[in-house]
Amino acid sequence: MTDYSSDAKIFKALCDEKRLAVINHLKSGEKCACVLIQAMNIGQSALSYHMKILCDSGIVTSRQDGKWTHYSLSQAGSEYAAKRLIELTMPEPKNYLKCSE
Amino acid sequence: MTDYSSDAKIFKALCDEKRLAVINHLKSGEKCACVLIQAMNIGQSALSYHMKILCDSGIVTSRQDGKWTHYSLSQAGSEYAAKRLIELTMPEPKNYLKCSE
DNA sequence: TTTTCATATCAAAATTATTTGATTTGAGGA
DNA sequence: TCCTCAAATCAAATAATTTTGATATGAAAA
Repeated sequence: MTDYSSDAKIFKALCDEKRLAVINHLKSGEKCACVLIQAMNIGQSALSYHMKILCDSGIVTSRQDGKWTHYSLSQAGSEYAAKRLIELTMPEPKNYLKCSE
Repeated sequence: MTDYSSDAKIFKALCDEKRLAVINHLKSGEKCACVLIQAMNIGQSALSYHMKILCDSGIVTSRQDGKWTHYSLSQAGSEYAAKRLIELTMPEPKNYLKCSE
């Protein structure tokens, strides 16, 4: 029926502890991949893998600066994620035309 | 450092398309497991597995009625999920004591 | 242009999640 | 009590995700 793949992708970004730790690092501002690798004590390739998932979800954006990649939180992306979470879980209004009784 | 396991658990509930479809069914009100099995065209055991994940996240609650289990959306659970999403992704206020300049 | 460095990509291995079918549990009815 | 039924649990099979190490890409420096 309904296709939830793009919603699932958003929450997939948030369902992994390492990715939540990355997001936490980005709260204080843009960070280079090399900084995250050290701060998180993670392999270069593994970080790249997680950053791709975060970027694909829209919650994180990347900026290229020469050889460096800088990542930062996307305000718009997180707001959209929160909006979808609410929409997906909000109960439908019942009996909004309950006239009798 | 920080433990994100309980936050990850919340978003894990939302990162699977089948679980999002279950949530969508619950928007119109409480549903029995047997109804969900038919509506979703899923095995009994698989549904039980997904419902456990949804209940553990706090987004769904279950109510026992004789042999039947009824599931419904937890308003409090979804609100908590949305609150955590916002808290986790909200940038830290920068320079809140920027006196000079 | 050759070298160096940061990151992305790839393929294989390791880990984790999901499905499936069988069995168990526990509540109610006969 | 015995039987039936709904749902949970278990174990095995399958599928998806994540990690690891090697290699490729592409930008800047020498």
